[in-house]
Amino acid sequence: MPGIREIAREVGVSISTVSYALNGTRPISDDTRNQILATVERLGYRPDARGRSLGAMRSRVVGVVIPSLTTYFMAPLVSALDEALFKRGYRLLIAHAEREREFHRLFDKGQVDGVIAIVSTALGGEIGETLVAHFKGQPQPCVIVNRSLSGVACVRVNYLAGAFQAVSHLADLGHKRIGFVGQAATDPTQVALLAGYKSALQKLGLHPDPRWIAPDSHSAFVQGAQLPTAFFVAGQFHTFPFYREARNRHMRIPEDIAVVGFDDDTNEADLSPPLTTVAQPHGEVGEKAVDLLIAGIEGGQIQQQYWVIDPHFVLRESCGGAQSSLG
Amino acid sequence: MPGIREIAREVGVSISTVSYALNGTRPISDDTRNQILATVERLGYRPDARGRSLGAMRSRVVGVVIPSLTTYFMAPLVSALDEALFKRGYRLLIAHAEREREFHRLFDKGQVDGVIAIVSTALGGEIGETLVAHFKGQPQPCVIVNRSLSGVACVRVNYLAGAFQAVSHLADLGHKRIGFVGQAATDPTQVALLAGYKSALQKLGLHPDPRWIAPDSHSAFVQGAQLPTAFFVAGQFHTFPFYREARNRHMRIPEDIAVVGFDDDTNEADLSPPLTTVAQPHGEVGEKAVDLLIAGIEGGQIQQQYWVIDPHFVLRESCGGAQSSLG
DNA sequence: ATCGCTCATCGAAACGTTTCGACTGTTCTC
DNA sequence: GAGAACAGTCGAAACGTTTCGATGAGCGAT
Repeated sequence: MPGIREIAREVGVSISTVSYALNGTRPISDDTRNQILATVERLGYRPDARGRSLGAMRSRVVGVVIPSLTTYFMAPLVSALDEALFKRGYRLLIAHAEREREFHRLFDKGQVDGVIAIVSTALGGEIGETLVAHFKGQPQPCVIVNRSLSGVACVRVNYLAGAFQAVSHLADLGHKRIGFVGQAATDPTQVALLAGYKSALQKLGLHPDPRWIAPDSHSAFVQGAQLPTAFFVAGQFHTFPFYREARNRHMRIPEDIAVVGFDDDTNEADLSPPLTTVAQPHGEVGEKAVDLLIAGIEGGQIQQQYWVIDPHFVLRESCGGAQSSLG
Repeated sequence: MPGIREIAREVGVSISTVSYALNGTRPISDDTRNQILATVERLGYRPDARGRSLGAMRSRVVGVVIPSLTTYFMAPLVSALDEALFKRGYRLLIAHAEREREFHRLFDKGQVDGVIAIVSTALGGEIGETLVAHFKGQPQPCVIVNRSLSGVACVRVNYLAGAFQAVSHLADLGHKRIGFVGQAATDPTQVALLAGYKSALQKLGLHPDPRWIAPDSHSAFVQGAQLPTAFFVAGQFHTFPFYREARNRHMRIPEDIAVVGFDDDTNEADLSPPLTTVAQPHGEVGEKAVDLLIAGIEGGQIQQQYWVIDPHFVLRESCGGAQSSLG
């Protein structure tokens, strides 16, 4: 395994020149650079991560704390973070938030340059508090996703605005009876979505019948009230069952009933008809979190900002109105 | 942030003594060690991962390649690996197998001491081949889980034996008509389970009616044949629907129909009655994979072993017979 | 010709640890 | 009581990079 020394010797320059050429840290003549690059290629040199970390006093690794690997929206969000980090030359290290010792490991000096913590709604409050305590005591920059904590930079999704937009869209299409499907009792995200739903209806002067708010697709249709003509299906796993339920009851989408979904992580575009939906802005969240963190890492300043990202409203065919106005 | 030098100066010993005391690498007098430990505690010293990696020429980090974060059995398996690695003083770094560049990053010199790749049945063959190519060309020890590849150490689960045991258990209880529920068409795991099912029936001299083999719970009950009296529900997400389907048809478990499930990752013990099941041996797989890998790392030898772990047969109440023989 | 400037490069000192070889005493063995 | 074995410690040299300050060459302006 060749080191930077072998490259330098082979080309006939000093090791610092090789380092500068490889990192672009100082100007190097085209000729020398090309020779170095060619030799690197020829000998298959790869810089050693250990030496590099120690020399530069940074590892270019960012730790991402997630509550568990299977929480439903982790995969796309972590991928977005990964993408954003990669673009900036950083690697990503995942740690479970489940066990406290993972924190300590992650925060071990020199292990990572910074930490992004994704707080899922599945997390209990105490873990949140543990997080805060750890975050505040550590020297590394930290960014927290999906939960606001005083003193820590934070990025979260404006679920309320997403629900508001969904309901407003349905109202714009002329719907007066708009239902909500989602488990608002347990899940903070659903709580926010329900708040947005209510707030939109209130602003529109529509008084919602409480029976229009259903915890699942089945009870959405058997509620003992006049059925809504449109639904905001906020539960992220409820759109497929909702379609099935509607089909079983011979109600056509969008002719008989309009639907806006939520999340868009679970192949909702493949539904028939394709689902108009409030999509998670994973890309923006990832970009913003990484921006904040890297500003903290490279600027040395732990910033204390608070960003709220609006979801995307993705217009497809499950509400009908848009198509007729387009076609 | 104090370094090892500060500790040494404070206690009045050399830095090598501090290092030996902290790592137990050489004998140190109790008195000196206690003083060092106390000072470490008092100053809040934490060894720097960068310096440590470079000094020892190993990072004590093991890379784990997984196909995606959401594949259903990744979480418990990765946790098992994490547990096994932690017991041996290693950290765990997760990399998506989705993008090729993740491999390169993971294999960058000095990044990790070794790699464990979990090949899910969800992975296509070509990624498997990419894996092989990468694994063989790299200096780090590698272990692959759930797929056999020549030239690479491998640990996998004996699904066939698990299905065999499940079916044999049902036959032991007197069942002659035993059905299979699972999507054997697409998933290699299901293929192995179906093979075990067939092999067990053959050995028992029971000729299975092809209509007893159903892709889902619904069709298991509407097959135009004499219904089985027992089912091996091999699809890991099919046990809950199967219970519901049975309830809808007023068939009692285990009185009218005996059930053995598969996987045990999805709260199957909470079913009523609790499900007798063929459980994934995540703990053993993790331990064995880590054993092999660390032997490779610390012995310097890349071994080429092949281990097959039998699943656990967990006897609960969904087959009835066991209880009566026990009680 | 000399001064100051920039560009390209070099040598050496970090960075924080581990670890090797050597050096003390002390204790055991015959 | 001489020699060997051993526990406990030290000093210094790694490990592979980055980066700082210095150096020298080329060059236009004076």
